[in-house]
Amino acid sequence: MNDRKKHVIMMAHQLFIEKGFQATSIQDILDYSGISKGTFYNYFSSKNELLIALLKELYFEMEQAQNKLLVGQDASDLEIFIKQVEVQTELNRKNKLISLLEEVNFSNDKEIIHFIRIGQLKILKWLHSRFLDIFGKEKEPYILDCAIMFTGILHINFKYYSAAHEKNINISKVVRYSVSRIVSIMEDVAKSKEQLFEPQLLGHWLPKNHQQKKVFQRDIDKTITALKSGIKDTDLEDKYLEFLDFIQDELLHAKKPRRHLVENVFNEMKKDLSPTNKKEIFALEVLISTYFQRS
Amino acid sequence: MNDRKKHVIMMAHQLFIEKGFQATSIQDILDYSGISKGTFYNYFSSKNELLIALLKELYFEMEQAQNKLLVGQDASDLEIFIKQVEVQTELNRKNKLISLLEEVNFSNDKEIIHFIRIGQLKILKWLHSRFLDIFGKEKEPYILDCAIMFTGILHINFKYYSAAHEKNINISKVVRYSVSRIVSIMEDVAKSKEQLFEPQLLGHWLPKNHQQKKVFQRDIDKTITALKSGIKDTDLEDKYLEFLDFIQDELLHAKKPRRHLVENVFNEMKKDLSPTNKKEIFALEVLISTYFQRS
DNA sequence: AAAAAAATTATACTACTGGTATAAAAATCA
DNA sequence: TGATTTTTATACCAGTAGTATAATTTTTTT
Repeated sequence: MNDRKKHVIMMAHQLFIEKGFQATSIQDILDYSGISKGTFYNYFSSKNELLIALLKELYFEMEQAQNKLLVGQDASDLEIFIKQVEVQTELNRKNKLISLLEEVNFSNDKEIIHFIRIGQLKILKWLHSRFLDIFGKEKEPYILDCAIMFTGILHINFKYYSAAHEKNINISKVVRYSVSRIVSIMEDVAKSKEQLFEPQLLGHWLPKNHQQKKVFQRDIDKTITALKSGIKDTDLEDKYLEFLDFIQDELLHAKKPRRHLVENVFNEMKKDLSPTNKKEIFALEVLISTYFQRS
Repeated sequence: MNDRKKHVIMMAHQLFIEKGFQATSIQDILDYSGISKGTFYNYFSSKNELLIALLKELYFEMEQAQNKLLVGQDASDLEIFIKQVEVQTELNRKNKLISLLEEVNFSNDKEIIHFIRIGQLKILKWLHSRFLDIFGKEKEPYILDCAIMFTGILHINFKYYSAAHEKNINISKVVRYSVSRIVSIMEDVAKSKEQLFEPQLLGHWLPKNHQQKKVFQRDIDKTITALKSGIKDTDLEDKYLEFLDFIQDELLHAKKPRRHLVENVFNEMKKDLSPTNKKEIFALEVLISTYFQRS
């Protein structure tokens, strides 16, 4: 993305934090970021689209920071989860993301509302998978309930805690307290077997492509990484690394992946690697074919 | 209030429910309720003031319905509490009050924001007193925490439950589930002695006059009722009933209670009643004097 | 360095908003 | 009936989001 465009988004974000979204006029953004109206409408077709660009960046930043903490760690460790939530909460606070989302949810713009909805569901889905890590498969019927209630408890605690302590906010305290509560609630509902939401609701809410894309991304990543590390032949290493990178990039990042090119490259590679990495090659083949079948 | 004015508020409420507050222009309200702009601004100085008038009515309706359920009942009965919350939730749903409040909280209108804040704190205060009834004095250090979390849990459960079940919303199920959770949380925090909010925060948040007014209202009511029923002298009954009603009305409903008038009437009465209702007369005297000291 | 292309600016414009002002008409009251 | 209040219709103001366009500046290509 253009540097100037990014700068405009940053300046607008600053204004949204200070005055709120509604109260910030486009003229304010123009003055504050020193661009003309024409340029603004060259970058964004509306104030709402600027907002979406901002939200995408904030979400991305959040996911990044959050996932960084988990790599190579024990997923069932509650402390890791607490750290992740702390990071999330701190970023929310810094970016005033929650009040921005709440405000903007009433903008009557379908795209924005959908975007926020998907964002919240993704958080729910993340919590669901993390709770599954932490509490184990046997608690599954109650995990969606607890994920939902956790967002509510954390949100309300943070809201009133902020109101009570103005600037000296001990995020860790609020997060730990809220996590303690949900741990206890999980025990409680598992024992009394009370259930409010059917577990399959989450899958029903989240459009398939969102889920599928994520799963696909992880699968292709795993398979290609395995294949890369399996190449012993140093003579051909450069060639096949290039091939694998090409396939990965084409499938994950290209707007219209070139089917025949990908399949051709794959078949070239299959000839040589098939005997040594049978399992992974097969997995990759399945991934590629199902990918093109879908689209 | 004028019937026509009430009608305008109703029509506006209808529009707010359908389109939201921001999205409803004053012109919409004029067209929908069939009045002219001049009349509108004769009734309300702005759209925001119309909103405040609406919110006042809705809050009043809610308090009424809620308190009706408690009279003559056992305050520690959890079932009564559940009924009260159900009524509250049903009215919220019917009036779309929650989303209206959330939307309007970003209106940058100080008065509205303050009004909503006070409203929420009053709900919290109500929950606090009800939890005190139900869970007992010994749980007091944790009652504010639980009141806060209860609002969060109920809110989030209702939100996702509505999303999942569209129109077939079983309010009772959501309320009962949420109440079960808070009962368990209360046990949990009382046992682990974890506390997030200091109990005195609520008193600190709610401006004194709000609390004091309520307390004062109840005290004066109690004292005067006791005095009324204590009058045995049928000859003087009419006279003293008139006196007591006057004092009560003057202190509770007059904009500027006439101090000397009230004190004079009270002293007239004191002469005759002092021996028979010593205690109550004294209590009333204290109430009157502290009342005028304050203002 | 020159030419072409793209980005940016300033400005004027439309249609709408909330809110003000006012004179005429209608309803209410004494 | 006559006076007073309420209501209406209308024109008006300043501010909003967004469009259109011609002129200018910057970047890219040759």
